Amino acid sequence: MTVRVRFAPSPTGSLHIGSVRTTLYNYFFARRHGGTLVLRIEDTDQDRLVPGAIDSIYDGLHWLGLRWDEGPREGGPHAPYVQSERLPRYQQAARELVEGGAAYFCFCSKERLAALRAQQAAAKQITRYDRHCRTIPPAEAADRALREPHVVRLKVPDGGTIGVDDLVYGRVEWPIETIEDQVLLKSDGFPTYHLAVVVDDHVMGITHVFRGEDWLPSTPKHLLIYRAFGWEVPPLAHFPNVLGPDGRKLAKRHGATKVEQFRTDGYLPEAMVNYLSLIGWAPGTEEEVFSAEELVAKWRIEQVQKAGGKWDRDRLDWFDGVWIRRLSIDELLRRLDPLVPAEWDRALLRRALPFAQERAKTLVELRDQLAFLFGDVAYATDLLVPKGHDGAATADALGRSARALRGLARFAHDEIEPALRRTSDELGWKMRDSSHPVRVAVTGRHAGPPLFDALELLGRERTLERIDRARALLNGGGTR
RNA sequence: GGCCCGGUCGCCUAGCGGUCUAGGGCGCUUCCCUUUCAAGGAAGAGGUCAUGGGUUCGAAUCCCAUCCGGGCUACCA
Repeated sequence: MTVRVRFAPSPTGSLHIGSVRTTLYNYFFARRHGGTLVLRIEDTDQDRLVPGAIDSIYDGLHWLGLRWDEGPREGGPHAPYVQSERLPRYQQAARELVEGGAAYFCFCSKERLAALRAQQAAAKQITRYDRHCRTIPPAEAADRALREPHVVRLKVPDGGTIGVDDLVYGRVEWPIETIEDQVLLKSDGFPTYHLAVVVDDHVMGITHVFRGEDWLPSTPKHLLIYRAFGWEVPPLAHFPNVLGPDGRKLAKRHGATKVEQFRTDGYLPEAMVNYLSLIGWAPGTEEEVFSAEELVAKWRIEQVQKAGGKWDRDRLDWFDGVWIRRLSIDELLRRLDPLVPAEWDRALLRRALPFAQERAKTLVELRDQLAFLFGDVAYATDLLVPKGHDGAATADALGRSARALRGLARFAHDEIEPALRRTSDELGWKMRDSSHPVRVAVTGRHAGPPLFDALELLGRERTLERIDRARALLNGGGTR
């Protein structure tokens, strides 16, 4: 049997980190088994639609390097892949269930339902539908359904238990009495999630249903629906949630949770894929830096964790640094390009890149470290003064450095270094102290790329200008 | 409230009855390297494996209970 798996986001906002992790696992599984990957858009809740969400899903997934075989824009043998365009199928399915006696029309108003719930809650009872409409004779119900607003509910059997052998969680069972007569078709003619997934997974020939842990509690509803149709239940697996620092499901209030955000923050898709894969899965060996290709080869569902995993930004940062260092300079330049102002000279940027590559955790950091080459720098005057020295001495040191630099035959690393070392000796300062003010004057920061290379890249003229300006600052703002 | 799931260093995790005086990575500390910061190298702190009972010659690993945390409980997904 050929593997067919799907990922099924709802277009209710831009792509969330948690659904990316689930998507990744589906992707690894499909690729490893030479199977087919389906993208299905689950937009059965018309109230929660967010315009542009499908674009965002496509952008995010493409950016991460994921490819799939069937979907809304790719087409495929089971098109359409957007649930709102498949309404007749769900309606037909619901009708079959009603005709077969496995489901029934319900005419209860939302008000009655709300009142019922309130009453049950007040009496500390389980809040669930009281099956009020279940006793309406089918012929009468069918007749009323022609002109009254209604939903279709599943006839849930009375006793016993129902269970699955989840590929991650193992055997899980539920008492059937805890499950209410689930709404399958809403009064607006749209299916609920429960009906739509079951119908689509079956009709689209999905062989393995992999989804987030949140769905585990609704699984018995789905099992009952499969049973009502007389369909076989595919193997199911639920993946543990990605958690925020407080242990609750990762959400907006925890900070950035959208892939899009990480893209603009300068993270590499390689790092996102690598890091995300490791929340809830571990290879059992001690390596942990993996490309998507390696993950396809290594990922095993048996190794998926049951416990939720916390999102750890520091760890992501570390992975991002690792991946930044792995890129060639040309590739790095290519990745950086969209984050860098058009005016920045790409040739100079390329020359500078090797000096920043080892020092950045994100592309944005990389860009910021090199910004001094492309525009003016700003810093607090105090920053110029090294520990243990004062402003006047610093101004003097800067002056001597400038003089040494001015006299160089060639303004290049191999000449700059000895010149500045000589100045340092002359001053009787430690090299770290004498180079500090030059570094700040030129780059605006106390930390960054190696100084001699930084100066060479900036060029003599601008270097001297900036040193002069720093001296002026130290001497009280005037220019001497 | 009900149903379900989970619980190994701050975080991600290895571990599947003896090889565990519990291993690795992130983060943290210290040192080396060094023009800064990183990167790299070395060392270190940090876990009574939630707790309490069993089972067993032997338990992080099996069973039970408790506690704590989470998810779900909609004509949301």
